[in-house]
Amino acid sequence: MELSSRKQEIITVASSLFKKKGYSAVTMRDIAKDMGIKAASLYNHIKNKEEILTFIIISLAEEFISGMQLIKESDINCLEKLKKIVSLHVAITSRNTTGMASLNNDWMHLKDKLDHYLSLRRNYENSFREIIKEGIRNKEIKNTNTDIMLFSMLSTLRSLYIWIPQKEDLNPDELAANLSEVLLNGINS
Amino acid sequence: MELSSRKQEIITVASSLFKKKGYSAVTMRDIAKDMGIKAASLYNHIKNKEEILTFIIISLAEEFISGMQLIKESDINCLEKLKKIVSLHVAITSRNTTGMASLNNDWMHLKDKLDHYLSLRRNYENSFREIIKEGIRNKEIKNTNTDIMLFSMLSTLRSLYIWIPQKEDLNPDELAANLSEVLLNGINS
DNA sequence: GTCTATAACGCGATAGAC
DNA sequence: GTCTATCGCGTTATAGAC
Repeated sequence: MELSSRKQEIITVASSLFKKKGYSAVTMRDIAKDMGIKAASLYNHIKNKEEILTFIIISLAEEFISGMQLIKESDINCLEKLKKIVSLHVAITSRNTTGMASLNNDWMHLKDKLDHYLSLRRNYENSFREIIKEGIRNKEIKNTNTDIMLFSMLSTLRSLYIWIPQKEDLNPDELAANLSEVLLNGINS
Repeated sequence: MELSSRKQEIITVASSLFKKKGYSAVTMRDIAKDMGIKAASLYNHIKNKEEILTFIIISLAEEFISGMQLIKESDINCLEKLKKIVSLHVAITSRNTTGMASLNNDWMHLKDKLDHYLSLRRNYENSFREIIKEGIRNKEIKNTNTDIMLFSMLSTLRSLYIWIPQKEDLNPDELAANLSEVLLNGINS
């Protein structure tokens, strides 16, 4: 999607504030102040506050969906697919930690696009689960509780936005590799 | 802390709404409506909205601190201590999934007690990290990245409030055992 | 302990000048 | 494209009747 630079700036500034205080606690005046303009001026670039949130969340959700599609189609075993999913989360989150905070915490404030978002999320989780199940059938993955494995991996990956900004010394590839090791093989020596 | 039953009801109703929409999006009228009274009547039982949030968060944070204290003092090896931490999270979260949502998502709206909360959280994370480090020294735990192990476990445990309500068939002990297995030993067969 | 009424303020959004 | 001014409404919280 094409965005005027001013609109992109609104998205960026708003994302940062949404991460700090949550969507509901951030006012149009807050966003404007951080941009050095008045709140009324924002409306020359966006329709309303909801549009900002919708853009942040839906564009990220679509990045995940298309990333997952490539992984599903790729000709590698299931453990490798799971590693690719880890890398996907690290890559997207590294590029946009603030947006990921809204994706995780503010999605319930979507209105028009709430159903669309929920459908994308369900789609993503189902693809993730199918990869784990296939790994179990192939004996690549332990035959224990699928949902707990999914939950554990997904929880960790969804929380990356909290941790990545604090560890800017670690490069994304190294982080993804270390994280895959812990998630797939555990910590027990 | 002693609570009148009416005050306890406010805490319970508010927790549930905070989980659904986040602290900032919930109004005193919302809380009152769910209790079948008017917003003004709430102020006979509580000082203000912030007091509700503070109570929810600080009492949970203190439960974690005292649970961790018992684990630190216990005479078991580090892997067993980590399993006890998993059980601690499952137990507290099972009893109060709604409060855990606020602990995770609404803490930044604390005012008077924000510093106290942050200090409790730092304290808890440091104890957790020390157990992992001791496990590494004892060769119970792989000598890889401590912070990633801590991050991975803590992210999963902090997300329990999202998953537990959906899986009411699973009993807490079974969930804790399965979760420990996945977190400590991974999913790789 | 709950109610009605209201104070005091902040919110999202719009109109219209420049 | 930004501004000032403002509308209409929702917010927390208080005062005082019952």
